[in-house]
Amino acid sequence: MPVTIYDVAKEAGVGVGTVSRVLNNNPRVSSETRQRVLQVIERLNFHPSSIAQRLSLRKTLSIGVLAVYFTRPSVVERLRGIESVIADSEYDLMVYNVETPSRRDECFRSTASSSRVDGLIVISLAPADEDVGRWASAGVPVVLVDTLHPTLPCIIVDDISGGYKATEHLIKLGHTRIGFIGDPIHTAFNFRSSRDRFEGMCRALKDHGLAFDPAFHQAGEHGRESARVLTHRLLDLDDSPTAIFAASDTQAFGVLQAAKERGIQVPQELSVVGYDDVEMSEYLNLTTVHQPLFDSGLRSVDLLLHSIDTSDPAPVREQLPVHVIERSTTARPKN
Amino acid sequence: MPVTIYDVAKEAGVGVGTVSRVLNNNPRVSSETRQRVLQVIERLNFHPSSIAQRLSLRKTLSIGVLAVYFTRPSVVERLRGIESVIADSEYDLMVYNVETPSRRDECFRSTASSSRVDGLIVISLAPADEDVGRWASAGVPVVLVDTLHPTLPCIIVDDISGGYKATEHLIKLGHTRIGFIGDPIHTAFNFRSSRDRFEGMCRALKDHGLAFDPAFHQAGEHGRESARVLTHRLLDLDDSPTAIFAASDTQAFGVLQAAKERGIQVPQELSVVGYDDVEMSEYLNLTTVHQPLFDSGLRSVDLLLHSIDTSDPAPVREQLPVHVIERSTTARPKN
DNA sequence: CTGTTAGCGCATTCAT
DNA sequence: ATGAATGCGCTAACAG
Repeated sequence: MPVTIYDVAKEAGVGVGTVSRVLNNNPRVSSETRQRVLQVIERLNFHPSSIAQRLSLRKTLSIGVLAVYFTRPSVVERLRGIESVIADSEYDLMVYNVETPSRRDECFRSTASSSRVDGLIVISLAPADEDVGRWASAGVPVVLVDTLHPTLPCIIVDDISGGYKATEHLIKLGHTRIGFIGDPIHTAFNFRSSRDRFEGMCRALKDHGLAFDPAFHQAGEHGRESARVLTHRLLDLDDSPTAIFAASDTQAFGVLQAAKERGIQVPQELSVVGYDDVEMSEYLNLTTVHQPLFDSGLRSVDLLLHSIDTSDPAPVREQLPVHVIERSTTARPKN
Repeated sequence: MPVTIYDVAKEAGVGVGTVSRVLNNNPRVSSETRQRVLQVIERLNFHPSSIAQRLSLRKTLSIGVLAVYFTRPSVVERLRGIESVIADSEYDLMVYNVETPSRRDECFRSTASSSRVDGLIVISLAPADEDVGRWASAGVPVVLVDTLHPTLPCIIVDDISGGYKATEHLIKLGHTRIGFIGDPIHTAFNFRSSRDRFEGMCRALKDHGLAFDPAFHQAGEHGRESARVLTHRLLDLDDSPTAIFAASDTQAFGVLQAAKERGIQVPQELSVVGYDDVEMSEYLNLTTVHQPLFDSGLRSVDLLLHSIDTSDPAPVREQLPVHVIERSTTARPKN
């Protein structure tokens, strides 16, 4: 049986209240008895029960993170940002990975049952009003990352702007036939980033008086392999694009792969730009749109902690900047 | 204020014991009252306090994972294996990322204070006897992944064998001058995998009557960039190696980069083999040593759960298989 | 300054 | 089958 605060109290000849006070650095203890209690604690190798503290404090002292596909490089980087600030706090980090809609719903629900987490960060998952209502009535502060809700604090990047910038980069190089490779319009999790990036692309095209050939829009399951296949489809077209904008770096890698398979030189014969600027992109010299992944995690915790401490809803909408990083996969089109 | 079991009891006109019983599917409740209680629970939108349950049960219902550099692709893959089985259990997953020795020690200690986790998985970190003793006296089951301790259950791969196989693959292709790029001999966390892989390499060399030129051993901070620099050093040698074995895929990528910078053809002029078989390796056609990362996480939880349920130490040492995957970065040397 | 006591919300005897 | 009482280990309010 673990040693409790009572054991310490008895051994030190004081009341449990006093022991609790020294535990919590309450100044209302004479330094004399404090020393004595501390000694006993040391000698008995006492550690307060975290669970008991939580029950008494009515706090779980842990914050949850709900992520989709937490092995995706971009998500990992966000997690790292989150972990880095939680590590310095009094909170524990509970991670929930979701890869199916049912698992998502289960997580949404379980985190709303009170006493599971003091706060929640949701990455890339769009909660329904119903979910938001549950969290609200359970009094669980939530901050969203890479997704939006009218009543919740959100950390986002302007994907439309990102898509716009990527496309504009291509246009300024002289490209007019630009293909797009992204996620399906309707995904199980209703991701909107790919759609928004495409939207940004369309706007850029329009602003520069360029038409968009619907055949240049290829969407399929997120992933390198799928992107590779889609790229071939694009390249099979009669008047195939001279540049391709991929909705993510991972997909851009698939584009690169397809080009290589066909012996198409990048960037001489085909320009490619990705999105995310994951670590591998630097290695592969991929021109891409950088978004502050790590910082997004960082900021989300800041907001959450603030929200927990002040119980202030703070329906902030923080938009982080994006910019294209020009590397070696984009160039002027031939001719 | 959250609704408690008392509220439900009063509302349903029963005792709290009965409510608790229906909550836990205890059969000793008439289906009649069970229905009534269930209705009230529904109506009041009652959710039992997880914290209170834990205190009463004397279980934290959460298991902790301690990982070094949890953003490294190999670690992420292990985490995914771990998460996949925990998600189906009653436990929550608490993640602790360590990037400094002091943080490691802090985590080792805090997880040993009872009532933080019901069990712990430690990845790639070698605990000292002192740490192990702390966990033992706190009654916290621990299983190690990718690291060893005499008294703890461990999931490992035979890195020596992996290094041996990688080298043998090269030797059989006809290489005799084989370079090695790995981590420093002494790292902050005393990693041994790189050392063991090198050890395996040496044995293979020896078994095949090949001598090893000490200048062919280059070690430096783990990472692509460092590996790139070290490779140049190797290639600057008078009688430079015709093949390089890197202690990890990440480092192998650095090797590839250096070769490219020098205009050296891989595999025609230089063969390269990595270790881990992370996702990117397939993309880059890297010949490498595959180790079951995901499974290692899976198995560790199995062992831990077993250990928790039976309080059986089970000092198992499970060794997972490795094998080289031959892709396109290795070939016969050109004379 | 310090001891005592009453919760925190649930599980679990022990009677009935 | 079910209600009442007790304990889990700690914090905080209240006396003194």
